[in-house]
Amino acid sequence: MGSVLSSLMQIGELSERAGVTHRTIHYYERLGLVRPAEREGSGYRYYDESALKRLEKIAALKRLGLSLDDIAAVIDLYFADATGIKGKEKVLEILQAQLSRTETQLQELTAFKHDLTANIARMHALIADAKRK
Amino acid sequence: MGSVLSSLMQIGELSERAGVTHRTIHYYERLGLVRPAEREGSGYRYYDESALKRLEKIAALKRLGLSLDDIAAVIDLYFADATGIKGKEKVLEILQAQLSRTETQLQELTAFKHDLTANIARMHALIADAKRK
DNA sequence: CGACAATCTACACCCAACGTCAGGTTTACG
DNA sequence: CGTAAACCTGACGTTGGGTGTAGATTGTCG
Repeated sequence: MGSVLSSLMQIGELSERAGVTHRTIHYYERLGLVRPAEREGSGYRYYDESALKRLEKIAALKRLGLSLDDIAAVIDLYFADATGIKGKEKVLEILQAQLSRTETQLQELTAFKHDLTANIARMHALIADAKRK
Repeated sequence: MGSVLSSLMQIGELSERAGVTHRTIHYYERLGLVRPAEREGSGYRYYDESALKRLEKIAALKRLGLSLDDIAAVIDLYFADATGIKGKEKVLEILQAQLSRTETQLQELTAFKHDLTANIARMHALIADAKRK
């Protein structure tokens, strides 16, 4: 319609490109994680490219084990002008807590990777052994 | 009572030492993640030290983002005689799939850590700036 | 032996993160 | 202008990972 909307996409396209369902997007909107760039009159949601970026970032943070609530607390750091963020000390606290969790997780994950490779080698040996009997 | 049980602990002690509730232990037992060393007559569960080790391992694997089902599939690698594990190919598949997920996760986690440190630095600068106004 | 703590089973309930379904509106197309 | 596709909201269902509670049983201690 209007030229403003011409560069925007509807929820169907967004959900497909982001690899989530439209219900998930609705759900994220209720949690304050994403919102449409435009939404007048009809009620249809129209999104710009930044919404896609947000959804991708959310997926990445989820893979790291953050809850949606945790994500809500930090996502604006990636997309808003940080100079305008209120409660900077609070945000700083959250970030630092997250950093220390992340470092622990990195160590555990590295150790786990070693375990896995060792176990894989062991399994290979056992299988070869069993077949050679 | 019997000398066999003298070195064992009940669910209360186990749960306290493992930092989980007895309800969680019951739940894990239903999923096949832990089981008591002894359980005759009375119905009381008696555990040895290896049960504690298992619970700690479970917690560690959970922190890495494995589901309880995933954990059930691999935990015996840590505590059972691997030569006796049936379906070795299947276990191998699980391990390799997990390894590739783990490697991805390691990369994402490293990137996330960089993001966090960058954002922390930015927050520090902004706060200092705001206070110096 | 009585009292009280620890444990048992079974069922119900909780939260997060969605998915499903139903009924109603809006938009695009021939 | 009719119809189909896309969208809307609201209510309810589901899965994973547990927690709460009741009522009964077992163990311990003076």
